[in-house]
Amino acid sequence: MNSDTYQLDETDRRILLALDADPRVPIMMLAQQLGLARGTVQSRLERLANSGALRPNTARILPAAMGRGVSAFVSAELDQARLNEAIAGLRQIPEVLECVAPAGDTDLLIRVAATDPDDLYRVSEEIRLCPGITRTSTSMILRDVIPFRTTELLKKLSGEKH
Amino acid sequence: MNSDTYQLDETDRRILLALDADPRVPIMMLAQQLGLARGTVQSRLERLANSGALRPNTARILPAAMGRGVSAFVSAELDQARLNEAIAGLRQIPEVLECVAPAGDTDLLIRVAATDPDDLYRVSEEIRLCPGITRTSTSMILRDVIPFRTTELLKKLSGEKH
DNA sequence: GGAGATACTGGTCATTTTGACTAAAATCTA
DNA sequence: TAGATTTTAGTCAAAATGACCAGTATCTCC
Repeated sequence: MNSDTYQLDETDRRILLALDADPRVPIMMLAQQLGLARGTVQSRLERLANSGALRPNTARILPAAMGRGVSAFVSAELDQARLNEAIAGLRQIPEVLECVAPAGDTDLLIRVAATDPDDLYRVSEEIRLCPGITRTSTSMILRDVIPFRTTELLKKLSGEKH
Repeated sequence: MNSDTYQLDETDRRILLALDADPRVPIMMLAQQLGLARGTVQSRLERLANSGALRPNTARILPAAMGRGVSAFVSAELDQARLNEAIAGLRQIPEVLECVAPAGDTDLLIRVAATDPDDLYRVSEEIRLCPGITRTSTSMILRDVIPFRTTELLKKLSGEKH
């Protein structure tokens, strides 16, 4: 784990949780709602923004809202010596939303979004053509059962000893 | 695809992209930066917030910032008749960040976060114990190669015919 | 146990932003 | 082309912002 990652503390978490309910509350409201001084919340927010603990804002956009209602996982095997080339290639494909390296026989697991199955085919072809990628296997996502969230985890942390 | 999803238009996308560079710009700055009237940006933002096109704010938090530096995919097979029970169970596990139903032999693919490998084991046990889940297989994520993003897709759309 | 660093409070200030409204112009669409 | 929807550009009073400050509380490490 990246232990140099900024660790949220209880106050950060409370702010974030409150912000979730209403992302545009003025800092003053937020402060009195949380029982903190305005300056505190203000500096916390500033710190949070620079902490690297948050993804960019656009990561909140649901692909479906961009007409990309079809998503899939593409697992790729690759010539390990060319890993960096492959990553660089993937990075340039806009439809590649995310990519992780799991333990096991799949070298890379790639999350993609497409307009329709045809488009999905095109995208997976594009992935297959990335340098170093030897084979891929695509598995369409039929249903988004639990959309990405951290709320529950955040709440759990707030319940623990601080 | 959920075709009742609100579809972002070019203006929405430009706003979102600009907001990415600086999430707290005042609306006025944003407006003049984009060459739009303030009222336009204001109403767009309001609409966006209610459109359901965005995940909650807390979805931006990186698990590592919550001390959950270890993530994994857990694939689960289940008694299909008890799908809803299983989902309800999963929903209650804070460490379950996301869950999708892919085509193929895996019934559910679950994204989890944990503090360390031991904790990961505990979480996967908890998943295994969900009603309806018959077997699971956990694969740890070794590296976050491309963290979730939509920026590139957003930019691509803006380059197309509007 | 204490010194120093760091964070929080509660206060002020001038400047900007906000939200809520207009009416008119521009754009879209059936 | 007529009607509906958006956008513009403007006003207003009320409120929020960012930048201060000194005093206090809390942490941390020797």
